[in-house]
Amino acid sequence: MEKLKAHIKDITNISDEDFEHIKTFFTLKKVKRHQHLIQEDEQVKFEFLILSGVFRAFYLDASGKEHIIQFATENWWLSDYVAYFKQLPASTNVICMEAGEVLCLTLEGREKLSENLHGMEHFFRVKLTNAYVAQQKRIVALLSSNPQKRFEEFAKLYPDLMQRIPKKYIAEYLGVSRETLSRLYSANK
Amino acid sequence: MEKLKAHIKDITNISDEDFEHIKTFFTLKKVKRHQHLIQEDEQVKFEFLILSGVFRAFYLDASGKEHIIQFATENWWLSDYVAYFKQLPASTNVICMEAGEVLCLTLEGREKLSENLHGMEHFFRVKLTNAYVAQQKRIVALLSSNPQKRFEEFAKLYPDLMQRIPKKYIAEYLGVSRETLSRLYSANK
DNA sequence: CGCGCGATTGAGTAATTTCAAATCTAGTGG
DNA sequence: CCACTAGATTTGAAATTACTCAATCGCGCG
Repeated sequence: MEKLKAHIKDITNISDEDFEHIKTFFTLKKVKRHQHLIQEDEQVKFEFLILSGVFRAFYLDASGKEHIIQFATENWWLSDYVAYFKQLPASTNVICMEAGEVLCLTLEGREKLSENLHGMEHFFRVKLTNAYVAQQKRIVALLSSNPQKRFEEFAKLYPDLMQRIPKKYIAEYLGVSRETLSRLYSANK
Repeated sequence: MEKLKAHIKDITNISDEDFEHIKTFFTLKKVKRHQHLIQEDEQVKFEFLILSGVFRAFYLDASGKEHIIQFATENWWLSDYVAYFKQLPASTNVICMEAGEVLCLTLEGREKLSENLHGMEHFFRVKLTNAYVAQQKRIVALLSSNPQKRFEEFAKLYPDLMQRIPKKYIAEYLGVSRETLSRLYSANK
């Protein structure tokens, strides 16, 4: 739980006493490779703070093709946020690609924390602000860049993920076929 | 200012007294057609709550092509949020397409309001949550749908904008050329 | 150790873009 | 209020780009 404390303190000041309260809302979960954190069509009970491991959230389109919504490693938050926030059945899957541990938080817990502690409401707002900005950059990249450039940007932004994640998933994240990505990749060297 | 009050009360309870305080942070601005709210490379002093009119925020890529980041009409919030939140020079332009009025809020004002009034921090968090979810849906659409489907989705989601906005801008929002959009449009009828 | 998943490569195809030109529309100024 | 003009839309044809399908190779997981 020390990681959680540091993670929160990074953004907002909380007392040790408050943290004792905060941490009761989180539960620890160990996750193995290939294990689902979220299954399509099922209820989304939690969002997850990744302590270790690598995960992917993806959407299956009408033709059964995967599209990566987000990756997540240490200190990233992850869920099917559309379903989580709106309390709808999941339209995505979240799967573990590298075993690790996560902290689980229910929407009810999140809202209670926000209501009871102004600092936590602030924390979640700041986190959302950052996530919003990151998403906007991704939209701009999808609209304006060719696959080549999107790939280069990704490699620069997430050198770590480049190493740890099969390239076919990166292709799905960037919105190109793996063959095209492969060709870009070899042309690039 | 009554619109603002209703807009906030939609999400969080505030007293009349609080609102008297809140409204001092907002300034009214009338905007004419073709007028810039935000200019590329300049400082982004405000975010805007649209009271009336239609606006577009767009990004110019390396080849000078426009890509629409978002549209905004009544009751939408709008800014160059990447620049606004991070206090960087604007990388986008925001232009009025239909004359109207907006309320302006500085980042400092936003943060002060959030700090002083837990209810306002809550308000901004909820707004961001909704915006985040909407953006995620757009990313999924960009990744998984062909232009035809993206166009249909847009038409269903924003029938109002379909009427009020030149189609070339809708093309730029969807990430297709206007010619392609035009062909989809005529094939569709 | 072997099997399966991931990566690569090739060839043909489908889709969208680009360029160009004609037509239509709506905003502007007189 | 009308006429004019710049902007918006449509259409055609060629060119580009990425996709699909298929086959092979290689490596790491179980």
